[in-house]
Amino acid sequence: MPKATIDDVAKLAGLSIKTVSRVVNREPNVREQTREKVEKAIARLNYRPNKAAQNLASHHSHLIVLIYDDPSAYEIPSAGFIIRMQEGALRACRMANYELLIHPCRYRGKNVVAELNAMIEQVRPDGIVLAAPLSNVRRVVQTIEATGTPLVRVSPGKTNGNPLYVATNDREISSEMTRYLASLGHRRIAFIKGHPGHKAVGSRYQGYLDGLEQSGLEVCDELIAKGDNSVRSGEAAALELLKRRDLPTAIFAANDDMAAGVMRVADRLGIKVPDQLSVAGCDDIALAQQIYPTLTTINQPLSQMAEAAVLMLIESQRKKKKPDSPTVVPGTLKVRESTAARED
Amino acid sequence: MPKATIDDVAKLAGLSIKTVSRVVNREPNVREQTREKVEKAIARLNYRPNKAAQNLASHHSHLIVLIYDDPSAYEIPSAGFIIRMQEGALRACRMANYELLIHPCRYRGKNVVAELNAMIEQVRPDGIVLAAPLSNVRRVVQTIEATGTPLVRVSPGKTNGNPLYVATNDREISSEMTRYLASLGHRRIAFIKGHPGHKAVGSRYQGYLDGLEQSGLEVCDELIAKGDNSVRSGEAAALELLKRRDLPTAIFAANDDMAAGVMRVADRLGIKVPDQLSVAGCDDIALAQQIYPTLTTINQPLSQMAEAAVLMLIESQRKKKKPDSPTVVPGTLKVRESTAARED
DNA sequence: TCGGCTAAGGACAGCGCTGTCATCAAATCA
DNA sequence: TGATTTGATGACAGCGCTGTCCTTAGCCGA
Repeated sequence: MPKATIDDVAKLAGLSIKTVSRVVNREPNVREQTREKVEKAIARLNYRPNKAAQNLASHHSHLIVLIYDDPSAYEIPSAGFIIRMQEGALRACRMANYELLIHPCRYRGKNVVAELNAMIEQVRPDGIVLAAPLSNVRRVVQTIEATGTPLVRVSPGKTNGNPLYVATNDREISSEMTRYLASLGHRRIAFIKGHPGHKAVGSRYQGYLDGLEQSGLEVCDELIAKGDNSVRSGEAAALELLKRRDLPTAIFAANDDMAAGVMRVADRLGIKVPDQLSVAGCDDIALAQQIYPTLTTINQPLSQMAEAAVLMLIESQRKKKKPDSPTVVPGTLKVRESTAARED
Repeated sequence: MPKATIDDVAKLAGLSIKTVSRVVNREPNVREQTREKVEKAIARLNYRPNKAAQNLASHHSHLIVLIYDDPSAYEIPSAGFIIRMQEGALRACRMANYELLIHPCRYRGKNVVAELNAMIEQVRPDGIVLAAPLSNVRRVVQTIEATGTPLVRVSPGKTNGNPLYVATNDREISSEMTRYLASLGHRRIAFIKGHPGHKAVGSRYQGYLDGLEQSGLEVCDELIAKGDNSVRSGEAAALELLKRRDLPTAIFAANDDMAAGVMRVADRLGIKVPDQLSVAGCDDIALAQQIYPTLTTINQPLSQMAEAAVLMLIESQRKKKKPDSPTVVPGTLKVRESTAARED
């Protein structure tokens, strides 16, 4: 069964190949009756347009590339992160009949630029989604921009200007979490800051400050500890916070790993969570639902962000213009077992 | 800067486009001197072949599709599994200058067949890697085979005949684990069986039996418990095993999740791991290194299996024949903290 | 009545490569 | 020596579509 081509369809329908092409591509100026004739022929021959030919003639690929930091370079803690991004991107691609190509890359390597250039010029994708932390690497962003391929960055730190990005409301939602803790009666709410290099976790600290203010609480330096996003650093920070004379009744960590560290230390010190100490994190990694007690946290809408990014790319291509306005996908509070009203 | 085409290169090198094509595709019968001329021209123009044109003219796509069961349909426990497969597949693709397309799909849906057909006929990939459990779904396998696309199944249950597959040595390595436990002095080694539907975990049970025999130990029915691969079922099985009059001194679970369940129960019952009880799992999921004590387990070479699968596809295409011989990638013992010599 | 307009459809070039076959010089053979 | 093979290269068709431009018929208003 040799594959049917557009010529076969045209012959069977008694029309020109161009008209078949019009129907296939949903172009205007085809009579309903004609369209039906073509569709019947397509169905009878089980015709599928050849993508390579479409690509060559139309100068686009119906391919979106998702570029992200190669997790195999590290100890795969980011697996969940990537899978969720892929999910969202795939959802959008499927709807628009695009396919998704994945391209992990290590940005520390000297030849990222060459590698990305080669990939882009060979694949000629219709759009690129660049995930954090790569979305903050100027060298990478510039390389991609230079190829002229439409680009959307997901969750970059500096969200100013071009190229376009999709972000989440880290600061606002963190303030909401802080207010939520305050609403449970907590007055001494501690915060563990994340890695200073990470922009997102910086916004979370801002949100914490906002939340305190909005709740009428004062910022207290001795309730603010430093971490570097690792479980270890969460443990260290917790030890420090929990030996204060005046103990905090709630600890809000800038990410879930550090929050997990806090829970571990609390367990070791015999401090009951959430009875004696409420703990909240941020990111909603898989672990948040696996540890005991399950962790109250902020859900990062990774999947929706990636979906939005792909949609922006596809939409802008339809309209033949660059994507123009950034998108903010809000995160949501996930209240679980690790937080409770203050006991007195 | 309009992209350079093969014609530009040919003109600059003073040769025909066909010769340029030969150099680009590493075809034989080109003089060293000629090759250099072409390469110089390519470099000067920064020429990259247009994939769409190559695909159209050569009837292949330089694209491999990795099809797997959609994790977003469940609660993402399989994220690590998928990322590892992707890693391996990407490694092989990169080496051969192929790109990887990912295509999760839910095999329960009525329209899998239509969906896969559409994808395959549009993308026309040069090969497909089908991951478990989809690799066991006859309907899916047959659909793909009917398109004539080269197919390699990864880790299917029934490894008989066509289409080709890549598997691991579940049975042998499980017997090795059992012998390892015996070599630590354990005489009462319990086993927790996995979900009866899963073929792989069935082989592990066989391996356990082999291992006992090879170590000169007798199979004891009351040391064999049933599970269904979940943490919960591991807990249940552990409770059952640990209330026997004559306690086992080691428990080997058919997967890591169940082993984690065992550790949890042991902790609750005040049984020290590994001092009083050795625990071993299988799969080497991320959790295995995260829990305390870290879990002795069997590393599933997922990444290497996927890599092997892609290599088989690419290799067979080079030779213009179907891939022919199945591959077995051996798993390896990961001895960590949860196992120790028997105390008396 | 006629020129001009629009909607529907067709003719055809060409996207940028690869496959096939032809060509031709040099090497090899009888 | 001429015949034959071999290696290196080129000419050219054509992969299966889409973009551009052209044709035609029907319709409008003046």
